[in-house]
Parts: sequence; structure tokens; C-alpha cells
Amino acid sequence: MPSWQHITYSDEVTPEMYGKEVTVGGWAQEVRNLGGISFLQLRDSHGVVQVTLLKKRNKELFDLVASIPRESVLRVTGEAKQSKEARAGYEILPSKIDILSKAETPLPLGVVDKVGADLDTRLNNRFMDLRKDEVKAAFRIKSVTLQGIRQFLSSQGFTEVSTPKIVAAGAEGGATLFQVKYFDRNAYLAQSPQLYKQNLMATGLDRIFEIAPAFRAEASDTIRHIAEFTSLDVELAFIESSDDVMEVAEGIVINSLRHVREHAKPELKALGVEIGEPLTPFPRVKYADAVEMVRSRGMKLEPGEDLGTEGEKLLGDVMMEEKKADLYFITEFPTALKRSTFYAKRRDDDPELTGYFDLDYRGQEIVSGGQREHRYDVLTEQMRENNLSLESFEFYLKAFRYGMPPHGGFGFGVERYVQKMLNLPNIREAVLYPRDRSRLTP
RNA sequence: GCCCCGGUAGUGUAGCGGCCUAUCAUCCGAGCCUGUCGAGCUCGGGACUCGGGUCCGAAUCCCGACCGGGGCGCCA
Repeated sequence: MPSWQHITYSDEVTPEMYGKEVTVGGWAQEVRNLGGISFLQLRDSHGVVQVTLLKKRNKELFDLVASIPRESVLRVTGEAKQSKEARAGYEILPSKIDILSKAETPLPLGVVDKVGADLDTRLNNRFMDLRKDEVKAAFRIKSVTLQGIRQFLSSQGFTEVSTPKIVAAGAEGGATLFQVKYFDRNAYLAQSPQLYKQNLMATGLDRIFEIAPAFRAEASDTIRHIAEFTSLDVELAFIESSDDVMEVAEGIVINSLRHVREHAKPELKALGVEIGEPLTPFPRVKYADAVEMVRSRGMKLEPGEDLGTEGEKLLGDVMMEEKKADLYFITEFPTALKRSTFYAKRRDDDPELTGYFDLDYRGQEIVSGGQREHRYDVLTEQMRENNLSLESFEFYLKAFRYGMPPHGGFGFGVERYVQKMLNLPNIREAVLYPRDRSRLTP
């Protein structure tokens, strides 16, 4: 125990400590007063410890505990005693109880109440909501997921970088940009590090990744959209095709899933989630074939038309039923659907197709990327197609004129990934303090 | 941006023109209870989002505002 730790956590009390004095601390989750005996359930960050009080043994402490409002913070010192009734296998017979912080009543949101609460109410009282194990668990798993991702990418020689979040121009159109005041000018919050990570491909930092917030002013009220999300962005140079990029994306998912499976067992249990071994290699479905697959299931769709949300969901069902695959790539996106993605490389043998791909997780897109166009002339031509002003992209374009290797990469939605991994009903369950069209606090 | 739906105690709900002095659970308060862990029992407390309108009468119907839920489009 480090010298700065002053309480013993509930799961740190070992049988060797039975009969000895310990000090525990936490939130008064519940008091069951049976008259002559009462039980205080004290919750700490590791679990719940039972503090047992006998009226005839210490009436003063007994009455004190009976009067403590739920969720007050207490420090309890007493003897740890083995007990077959207490769930932890032991209980504390207190000699001293300090009320470190008294909670007001009523609570804005119950922690162990037998009634549910709307997500809105929970988010308005997020600190209280996060006292619930199953709510906290998702965020511990998110942390373990990011660990797994960093571990894998580091092992593959990737350098973690940071690019600016206050920018002068976006990667795509301006509609989804948040404007901010920047001294005496206007600036925007970055919707993607796209231009910067490509810029870095001209530096010799051949493999880079960034885990950072991305801001999108999309007026989308759905269970999979938020205005501020965590984007894992990866870019690598000297690739031969989009296949190289897909392999990296696949490696990230396989390794981070394994990492979570091995390092978040209690949290997965709290959520009632089991993560199986994904089918590998992830199946690759050509976009044109994906369209045929959903058409054969009765969906009205023209060849080459956008799958749409319905098509994506349907494809997810088909992949699950026919291949038992919950993770799969949709490849060779038609150029027609990627025109606004001006930096996407079109195939030399068929300019109507790109090497762009999505990685879908049970009918939900979580990754999108592919090989970029690294030839200056072709790139600028594709930008003109989009009526982009080349001057405002000069910092980006300049890097393509002085030696830019072929490269590719992708954007990976971390919260969407966690949402699908844990079957969370709403992406907001994977963000501590979500930002959406209407929510700016807390 | 478009479409659908909803706002009733701290929390989650029932009621949908008069039976509402508004249901139930949870919660809060008082009391009983020496092994509880969805503890139990008795008694008590607490609410119709706001503003207009229709009607003899509005929680209930209509209009607007505000707040929220979901779908589509777009996307991570």
C-alpha cells in the first residue's frame, strides 16, 4: 500500500487481517436497521464492505449510523471479523466512524434504488450515476481498450502524435464545423486530423496515430452520434494498397478485444457482457456485393446506391447469419460515393472505384479509411472537382510537392467501438459527459 | 435539415373530459424488529412543465413556448 493511501479497500482485506484493526472509507450505500443490530453497506471503488453494529455494544455508534443519510462519505475504523453471513466473507466491527461528508436528501438520483432513471436524468447527475458499478464499468473498459490499442500500435512501430484541435479549415465541407474566436480571427474546432496526419507522412514519421477529440456540428440526434467524440486516427506510409491499411485496423481490433477480455473481467461481468473471439481474418465484402446481398434480402436499392442505415443494419444481420461474423470490411467503395472525400485514391485500373473501406461491427460503421491520393496533380484535380479553393489548403498541398510517399489510414470511432463491444443502447453510455445538439452541461 | 413520439412527487410510472382531495413502486420522515443483503411490518410526507384557448367542467382536448426521447439523412 503506498504511503499516500490512507484507507484499505474492501477487496484488500485478507484473511490474515481478520481480528486486526483496519480503516475503510467510502459511501454509505444503505443501512439496514433491524432494531438491536444494524448493517451499513459501505461502497468504495473496489466493492462493498459491511459494517455491523450492535446496539447493546455501542449505542452511540449505532444511533449515529441510523441517522446518516445515504451516500454520505464515511471513514470507518474497526476490527475485521470473519463472517459467513457477510458477502465479502468478513465484516467490520467499528470502534470509530467519521462522517467526512454528509449527503443531502433526497438524492437527485438513487444509486441502489429499485427503480430506473432516464438517461437524461442520469446525465444531468452524472457524478451520482457513475457511482453505479455497471455505469462505471463501461469507462474502465474504455480505458482498457485504449491501453490495448496503444500497446498494439506501439508494438508495430507507430508513433503517437498530437495535432491541433483549433484549425483554420476543415477536411471536408464547412457545414459540420464549430466556429470559435481565435484572437482577432475566426477559427474552427477540428472535425478530423486528416490533413495533419497526411502532412506527417511527408516527414519520415512513417507510422503515426492519434487519440483525440473530434468535433462535429452535425444536427444529428441519434444513439450513435455526438458532437464531441474520441477519434483514433492512424496513418502509414509506403503502403502498396488499402489492404495494408485494413490489416492494421484488423490488428487493432483483434488485439484490443483480447486485451479487454484479459484485463477487464470484473467490469465485463458487471455489464453481463462476454466478448468472444472474433472470426478472423475479418471477411471482406466488396461494396457492389454488399448491395446485392441486401437486395437479395428484399431491400429496394439500385446497384451503386448508398446502402444507408437500413442497408448497413441488414448487412450486419446477413454477415452474422451466414458467416457468424460480427466484424467485417466493406471494400472498394465506388468513387461516386466518395467524391467529397477528395483525398481518396481512385483505382488506376478502374477510376470508378476507390480502395476505400469501412469496418462494420454488427451493422454499424466504426472505421472508415483507405489509401490516399499522394500524386499532387491528381489530388488537386480531385479537389477542383469539389470546388475547393486550393489556396486555403496550401499548407496541406505543399507537402505533396516535395516528396510524399504513398500512404493511407483511417479514422476509428472509439465510442462507437465501445458501444458495440458492450452492447450499449446509446453512444452516450460510452462518454462520461456527452456533448450533443442540446447538451452542453455537465 | 426532415419525420414521429413524450413531458404527472427526488426517481420511475398509472390515469387520457366529471368517478382525481391523482394510482403504484421507489424515496424521505416517525416507530417496531439481534444476521440483513430486492430485509419485513405500521403510520405519515411529497407531483399534473409554462402561457393562452375550448368547455358548465381540463392532468386529460386545441394552439404556442420550453424541455426531452427516437428514426431518417450525414457520418466515427
